Amino acid sequence: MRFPKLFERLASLTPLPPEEWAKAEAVAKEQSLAKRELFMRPGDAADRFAVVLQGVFRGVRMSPRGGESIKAFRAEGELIGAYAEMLQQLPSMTAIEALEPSRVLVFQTRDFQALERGHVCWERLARRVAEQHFVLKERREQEFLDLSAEERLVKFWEEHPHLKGRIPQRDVAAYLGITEVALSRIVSRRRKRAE
Amino acid sequence: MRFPKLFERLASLTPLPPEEWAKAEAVAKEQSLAKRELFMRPGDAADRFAVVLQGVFRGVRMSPRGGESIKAFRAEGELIGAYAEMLQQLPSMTAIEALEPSRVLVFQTRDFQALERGHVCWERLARRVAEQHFVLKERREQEFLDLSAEERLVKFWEEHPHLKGRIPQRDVAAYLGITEVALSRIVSRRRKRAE
DNA sequence: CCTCCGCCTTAACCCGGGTCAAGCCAAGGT
DNA sequence: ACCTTGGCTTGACCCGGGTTAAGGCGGAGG
Repeated sequence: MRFPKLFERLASLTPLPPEEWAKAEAVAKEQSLAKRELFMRPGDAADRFAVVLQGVFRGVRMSPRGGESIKAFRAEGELIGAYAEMLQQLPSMTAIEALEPSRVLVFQTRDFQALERGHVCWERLARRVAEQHFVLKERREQEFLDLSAEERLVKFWEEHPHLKGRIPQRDVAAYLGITEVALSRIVSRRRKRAE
Repeated sequence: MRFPKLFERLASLTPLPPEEWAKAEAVAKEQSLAKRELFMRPGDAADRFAVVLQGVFRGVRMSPRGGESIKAFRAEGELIGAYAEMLQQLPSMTAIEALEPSRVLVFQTRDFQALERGHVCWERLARRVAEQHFVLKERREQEFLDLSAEERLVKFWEEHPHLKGRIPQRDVAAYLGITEVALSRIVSRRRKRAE
């Protein structure tokens, strides 16, 4: 078993026989990415995904109007991939970029589907993953609906302390749905208020 | 088979043996709700969900600060329930209210889990449902990130033409994340611009 | 018929965030 | 040591949406 920690993590979501995990490891490939290198770019087929072994990524949605907004940051142990596009069988509209030198474990969707046919545990795992993603998105939706930008900022750092110092401020702004200028003002406002 | 249309709809997501569907119908109960009646209220256990047979519902999240925001509208053929809370085994933080006299088909989560143990098709169906919900939430997230309130309004009516005339304007506003005053202004602005 | 109520609109005022532009600072490259 | 470069800050100005408050209007009930 090459990735025991990852196995632990997944097995905590749903029972996962070690021999099934061995099959998964057999089809997965490690990939290293330099800082700023893209794991996926807009227009790519959404036919693979990966687990972050080391590093941090940002998922950037390119809007038709040229605006960039950040869908999520992903660090060690988390999944990267154009999940929504994969489910809809659309080409990726998302760029996934390494913010640090990173290593990931890549799976082809096709290979994963083969695993699913072999054992129900993969079906269950996929379900858990979908459910978790849903819960996260719903939480974020709610934050947009009833929190101010400043409150969203506070919550962001409460929920992602491990990202401190690893992501540029402008990306935090794009994640919160404001500009870096506005974020800078909020931060200085808070500095002042705290004397 | 009491609900052939519903069966069709679900079977289009994943193969669903009619005999399994029969078991589901056996545990489901019909319920009628008057206008303004609540299918679920905040604090209730999130241990049941339903399919709308007739009518429209709104899912309202009560924020601690007394604000109400609308998570979704649900009409015929769609699911209602505190899905996120169910997944997290939390009590509902959502009120689900009938906006018209309505009929729904209610399932106890417990009963559905029993079905899952009996046949994998339910596991698959649950996965598809989770995935669909995820895709919808992600779409909405993206709208908050790079659309103005006016653009969100236009998109809302494009995507929900069947709700025209069935939901009060103030609820549309709460769904878009603005006040009814702001919505009224946007509408009149658009009226003027169109001469 | 009139009144009340629910729902929507309009107006005045304020404030947060967008936009544009200038400037600061630290890290790297030459 | 110098000049880029990237990332952050600050200021001035504008605009959209929040807030509050005052009507308008149509439907239900007395």
